[in-house]
Amino acid sequence: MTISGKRAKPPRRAGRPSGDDQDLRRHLLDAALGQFARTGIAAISLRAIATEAGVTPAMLHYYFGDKARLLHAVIDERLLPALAPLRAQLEHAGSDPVALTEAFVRGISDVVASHPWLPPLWVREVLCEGGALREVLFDRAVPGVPQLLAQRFAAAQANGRLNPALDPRLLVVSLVGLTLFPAAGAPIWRRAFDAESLGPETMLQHTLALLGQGVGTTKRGEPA
Amino acid sequence: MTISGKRAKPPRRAGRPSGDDQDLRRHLLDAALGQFARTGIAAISLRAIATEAGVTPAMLHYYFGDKARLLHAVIDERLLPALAPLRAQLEHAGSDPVALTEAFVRGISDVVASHPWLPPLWVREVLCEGGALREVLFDRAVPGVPQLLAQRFAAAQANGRLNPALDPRLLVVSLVGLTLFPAAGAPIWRRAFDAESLGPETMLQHTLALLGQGVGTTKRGEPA
DNA sequence: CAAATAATTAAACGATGAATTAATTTAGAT
DNA sequence: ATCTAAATTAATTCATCGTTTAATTATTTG
Repeated sequence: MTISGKRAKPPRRAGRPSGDDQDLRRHLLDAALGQFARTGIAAISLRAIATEAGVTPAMLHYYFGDKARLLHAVIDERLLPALAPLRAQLEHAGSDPVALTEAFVRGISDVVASHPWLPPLWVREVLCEGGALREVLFDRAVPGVPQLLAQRFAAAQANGRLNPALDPRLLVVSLVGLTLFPAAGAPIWRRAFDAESLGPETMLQHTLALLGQGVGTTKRGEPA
Repeated sequence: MTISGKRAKPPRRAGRPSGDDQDLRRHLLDAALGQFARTGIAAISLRAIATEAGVTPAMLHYYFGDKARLLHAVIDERLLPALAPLRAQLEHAGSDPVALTEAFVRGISDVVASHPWLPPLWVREVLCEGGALREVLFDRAVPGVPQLLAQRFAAAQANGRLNPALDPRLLVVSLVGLTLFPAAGAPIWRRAFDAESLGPETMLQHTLALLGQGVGTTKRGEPA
């Protein structure tokens, strides 16, 4: 009598729900974004996204059509809006290299703080070969930004305001490696070092100190 | 008459081959390693590995059993041997922080130069959530190494030989972000900066310069 | 209050993947 | 030469995935 009973309290029957939310589409977008970041765009199944959102896979088809268009919606309505402020902030930052690096570090820190899904998504879908967002990132999210930064660093180097032993282009790479990468790896090194307490402020201070003076004690020409 | 013909020159018929190589197992391991690094352990199909190696998927079953044991063989016979030298080198490096960071940077550079598959594999299978090699790396490949480095940095800091504004644990993270990460991202920034010419030597010099003095021009207490 | 429409589930289809089995061909031993 | 064991392919099985369709229920509208 588990199936025949009509009023056996089924978990959910078919049919239009009673006066529900209009923001289910947003809920689906969030579920998809979370799973894309945690499991990977290609690896995650529409079934899993639907299950996390508490609906059937057919709902994703109803709202978005297919997986490619679901991804497109996530890009347009979640990824690009999240990165737009960073881009604007970097574009009108000063030309002094120290101020510029600081603006970058703080900008990444801010974006990551308000969008925790960004670092893992960036690692899997931009850094990894064959990721689904590499072109999107450089063509639509932050087009020209790496080149802009490298040019400013090169100009500062020509003016004698940047460590002459650095490569202006590689400095952009180093900045990403000191900000986005530690954010993405946080679960790993938090566990490895038993360091749940290491918060964003400590990270910020550490990164700025490393960029500012390097590893050693400041004793070049220092008196005592 | 395409199927009935017995001597129709099929691309490859069944049966034991004529006096072939004994190192086919090694060839399969290499094919699997390459595909694991390029496409991902979970994402790559045994069909694709077999096709790249020029055999049928059943050969992988014959030599390794299943996908899990194929991965195990790749770990034991490729990954662990590749990382063993780095581990040894770091364990008996000096305690001076500058020398230690330099040993780390050069060690990673060496390993990456001789094993180009390592950076992408590390990103996808260690850095990414749910990667298949995270436990393996920290439990078997380099157990205790991050903690060892952090302790040495902390000791050096207590002795006044390390920039006091740094966090010894985060410095380990920063080192990885300045070495393995740029290596993994090389295809990206090579294209972004049109910089095919940027070789390992330039990267090494840049990284050591950044770690040694930071971004700014060295003008603390500098006379002229 | 009835008809149309919107939202949702259930079920099914075709494709693909991992794993296994059976058949086939050759190499080496006797 | 013959027999046995090794190496290899072809074919099969079961699970899962993306997608689509049909059925079902609620809401809106005339």
